[in-house]
Amino acid sequence: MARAGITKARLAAVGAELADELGFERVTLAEVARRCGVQTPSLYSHVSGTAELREQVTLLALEEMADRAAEAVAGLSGKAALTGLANSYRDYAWQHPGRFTASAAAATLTAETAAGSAGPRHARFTEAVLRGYAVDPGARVHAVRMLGSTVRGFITLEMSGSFDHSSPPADESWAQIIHGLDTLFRSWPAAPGAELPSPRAEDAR
Amino acid sequence: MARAGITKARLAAVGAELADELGFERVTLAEVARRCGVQTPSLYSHVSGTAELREQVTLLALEEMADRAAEAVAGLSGKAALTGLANSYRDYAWQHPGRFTASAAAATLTAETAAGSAGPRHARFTEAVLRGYAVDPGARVHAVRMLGSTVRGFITLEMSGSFDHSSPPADESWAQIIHGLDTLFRSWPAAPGAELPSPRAEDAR
DNA sequence: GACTAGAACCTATTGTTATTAGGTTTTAAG
DNA sequence: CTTAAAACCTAATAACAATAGGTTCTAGTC
Repeated sequence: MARAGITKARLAAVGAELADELGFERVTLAEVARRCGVQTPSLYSHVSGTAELREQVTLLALEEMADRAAEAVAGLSGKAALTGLANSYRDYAWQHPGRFTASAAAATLTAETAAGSAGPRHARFTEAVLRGYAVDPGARVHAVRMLGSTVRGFITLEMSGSFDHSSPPADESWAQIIHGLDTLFRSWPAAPGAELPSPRAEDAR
Repeated sequence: MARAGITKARLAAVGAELADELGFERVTLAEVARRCGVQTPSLYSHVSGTAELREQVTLLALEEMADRAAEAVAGLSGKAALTGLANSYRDYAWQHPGRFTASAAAATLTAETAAGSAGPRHARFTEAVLRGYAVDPGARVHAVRMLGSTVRGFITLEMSGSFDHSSPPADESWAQIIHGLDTLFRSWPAAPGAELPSPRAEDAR
């Protein structure tokens, strides 16, 4: 019988499809093996277990998102770049919900793994967009973090259906929020700095 | 032998502890049963399965978070209220990471279940904070959504360690971001409306 | 104080996935 | 053609989820 031609990359691809179809949590060695026409234990020659399989899907998603982000901001600046970048993530999430979920699990990736290439790329694009605004370089990190937080937070909430039961469609809020970020970034930092953050409760890390 | 005195509420409590200790995904019927000194199948008298067990943990977390949010904004308005509300969520996440994760799964809850009480409560508090700003009532939803997105997004990224490998501590960004939101809400809506959202790619939902 | 209905809990069993161990076959290099 | 590594397999163990079908406790009733 001919070999299936399994590769770590191929497993990631199959896992990614699986994630979009059934949800990231159902990306399972058994199901991937089934789709590859191979027995489950055979996969252990290519990945160390379920954890690594999912990790590969996460990396795949991060790369794809970075590719799209790159296209989305190419040649643009200011609000156009901001909108392009944000939309590229949102579009990706709707087209590949499972992969988007996977990308959110980037958390658990070891520093080196994540730093492979996708991690830095995302950071670079976001920074590039912010560089278009006259944000003080020292304060840019904060703006970068806010952009990332808001975009990821919105998409997550939207996809989880949180906006489905209140009246104005999410699209409207999305436009307003991007406009809000644009406005904010035009005169960042809003707070010159001195002001201390309200510290978290004592027992927290 | 004395009965264990299992209750749906007790299962939720044990599940919540488990979530904080081992992570939400490890909230399992088997482990909960073990901690209650009971056989796994016995739990089926109280919950319909793993899904409902986790759902109960989610509801517990939502209620707890709403309680804290209520305390946090009591008697405050403007930036103080905004800060208090945002911090209450962040503090909770650090003190109960598993429950916070669970609360993010509120997505999958059916409308009625979620609407039980916690859902509307959160919405009310956020709206109350925004009411302190002179936001046009019609545009308030957008501000509410932005606040929710940014706060949840930031906390998620922070807890997943995304900010651990770039220089300024997350606390600083948190303060700046809250200040930014405060600034933004003072003159919301930034965009009077007409402007259309850049539509998502066609094949998306 | 025994009687009974229902709740609370149990054992047994099946199916699914993960993982390890230890072959066998294909492929490709020399 | 030989051979060594890679690719794949079968067998077996362990854990969790879930269903089926008891048994025992407990509360309310006569």
